Amino acid sequence: MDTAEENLDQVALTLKLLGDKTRLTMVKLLEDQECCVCELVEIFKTSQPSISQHLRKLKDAGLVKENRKGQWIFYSVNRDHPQRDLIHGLISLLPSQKYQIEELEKKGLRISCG
Amino acid sequence: MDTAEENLDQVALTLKLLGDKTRLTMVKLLEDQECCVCELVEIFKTSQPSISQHLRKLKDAGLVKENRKGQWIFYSVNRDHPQRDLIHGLISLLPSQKYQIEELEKKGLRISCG
DNA sequence: TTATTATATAAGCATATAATTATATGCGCA
DNA sequence: TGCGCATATAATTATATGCTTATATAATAA
Repeated sequence: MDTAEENLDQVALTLKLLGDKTRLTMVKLLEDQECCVCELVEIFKTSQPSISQHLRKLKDAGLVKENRKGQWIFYSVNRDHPQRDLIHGLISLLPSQKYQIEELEKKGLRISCG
Repeated sequence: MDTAEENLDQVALTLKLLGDKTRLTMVKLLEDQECCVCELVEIFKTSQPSISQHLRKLKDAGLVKENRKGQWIFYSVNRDHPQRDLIHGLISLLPSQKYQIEELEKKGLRISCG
């Protein structure tokens, strides 16, 4: 397979991953700040396994990275992804999700560890 | 649903549609020139119904438009799509597919009508 | 050590998607 | 009108996806 075709394949895979509302919102959110799984469970109002499975797909594709802090695992966007320009361009067009974090803080559910 | 959430939904839908190698390549190709269904069948080396079904999805989402010329129906990118900036930004990163048209011309399979 | 909390993984189910096969529609021409 | 080509649609099948439930792993605290 030549480089051009490979490129098309890889872009299609990335778009397929981001063509899911939960994952798209997740990536937008994690672009601004890292979050742990339990925060995402609260934000997306869905089950913990469901969140873990979405994160796994994003991580396998290199879109996000994880960072364990004690019992928590924090996820954030991987800014070294080969398609960084594409991804950043995309999510920059999306409405900010920072209010989600503010909501968490209001409820006292924000996890922060040095 | 507020505008922001709607926006996320709509972007996710568009990305899901473009998260398929055939449709992504198709849109890139149709950005540069209009093609009829039988040309796409030849280019993608797949069945005519399969191509028609992909085109239907793209048309339903407003990503492409059709233009009947006699017995042929030519498709091209709809530059009036509400997410035109997003879509154009995406496909501008993809390798040109013009060689596909050149191949068609070499084989004498290019349909051209006034 | 055991218990608790956070997260991951596995298995099962329901739904969605893409491709194929068969058939229908629409247009042009004799 | 009837035939042939281009395209669309319908029905079927195979596969992929996302969610749930149940269980496993990892870290911390008692």
